[in-house]
Amino acid sequence: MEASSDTIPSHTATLAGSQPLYSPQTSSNGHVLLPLSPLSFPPSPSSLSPTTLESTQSSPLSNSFSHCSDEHNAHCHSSAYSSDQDDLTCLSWLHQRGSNLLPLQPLPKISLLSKQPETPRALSAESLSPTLNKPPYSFSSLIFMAIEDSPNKLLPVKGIYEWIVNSFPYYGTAAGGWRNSVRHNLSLSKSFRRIQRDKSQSVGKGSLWCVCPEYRAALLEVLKKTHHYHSTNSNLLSVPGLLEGADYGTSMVCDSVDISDSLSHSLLLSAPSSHILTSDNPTLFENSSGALTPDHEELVTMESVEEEEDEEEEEEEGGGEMEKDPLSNSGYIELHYYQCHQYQYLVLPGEAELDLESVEILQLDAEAQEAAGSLLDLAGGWHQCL
DNA sequence: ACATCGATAAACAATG
DNA sequence: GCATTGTTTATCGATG
Repeated sequence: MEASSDTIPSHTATLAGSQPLYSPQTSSNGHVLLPLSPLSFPPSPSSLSPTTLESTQSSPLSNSFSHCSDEHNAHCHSSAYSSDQDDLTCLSWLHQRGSNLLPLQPLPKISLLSKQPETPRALSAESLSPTLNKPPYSFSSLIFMAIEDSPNKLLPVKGIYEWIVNSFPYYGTAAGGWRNSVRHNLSLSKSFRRIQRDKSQSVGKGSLWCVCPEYRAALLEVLKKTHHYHSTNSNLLSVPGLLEGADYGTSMVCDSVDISDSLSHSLLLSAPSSHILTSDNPTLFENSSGALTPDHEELVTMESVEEEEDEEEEEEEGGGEMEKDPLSNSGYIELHYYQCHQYQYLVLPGEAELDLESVEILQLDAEAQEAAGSLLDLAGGWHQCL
């Protein structure tokens, strides 16, 4: 089905920001590149509304670097920064989580979808969200999220407290013992490092804390598992067949979701932390025919992506320990997201034919995914939308 | 039964 | 002196 020139709903245009809503482009190998709305970097609670989303720009690390003086501090910071810029294993899905980080534990922040009360999914999430339940996350995960959600990837203890309280109202009313637990965790866990503040500039007491790069992947994995576990156990997502969807690596599967008449396939939804672009291959697009920027939307070849995938396949074959993708050659459509600058792109297979409605749904659901931080939520939304 | 992990409490020192 | 921060030890329950 061809993309029509239908009028674009205003709310969708708002979500898409200044980026053209629908400007699918085809890469040299036939992949469809679908620009999504700009992501907010650095993330902050104030950047969660659609209006501020447009004006939010990526900013270079500024003053925080001046706070660290020793060698490993610099390593900590640079790693965090670079990975955030080009690493889809970053927690960008947390940054715009809005009130739907977890169906069990809403956040008081405004989500993109919460602006659209007509969205069934948003209503479902709201109605199923007790406010003061204890979050299922361990203190390590909470600290990790707090630090990752900070603009410069480092926070003082007080900042961690505040993030937790702001994000999880439970802790606003809970007894103070949890603060002790946070400090205990910071001290005990190897995942976090204490950084001396620059005494000449520091305001406030204590040190700053950052995530050790070498433990970041593990923390992220734990976080995903926790998130996934509780997402799949929520009523919201109890779509028949959905919970049986395989979850391998960073991808999740929902079955039997048609996105257009010409696409009767099921969908394989690839997480934002897709294997296409990871911290291991940050130079992915540097090898392409040109840098992809939101301004001129120049296309990049996807050869490097294929090479990467080929390498992975070889690794899997060679290693023999990695699980083979059970859905390869199964007719599933794999959707990859990648991020360039402040934009997130959705890469569709070249054979994917989308009508405008499907594109809108994809864009909205990608936004929802970012806002909700849940791929299964996205899948459930598709079920409801179609 | 055992080890591990996470949560919690408490004591204590260092710091602003 | 006080509150906050950081470290350490101990205990308990859940889990594999």
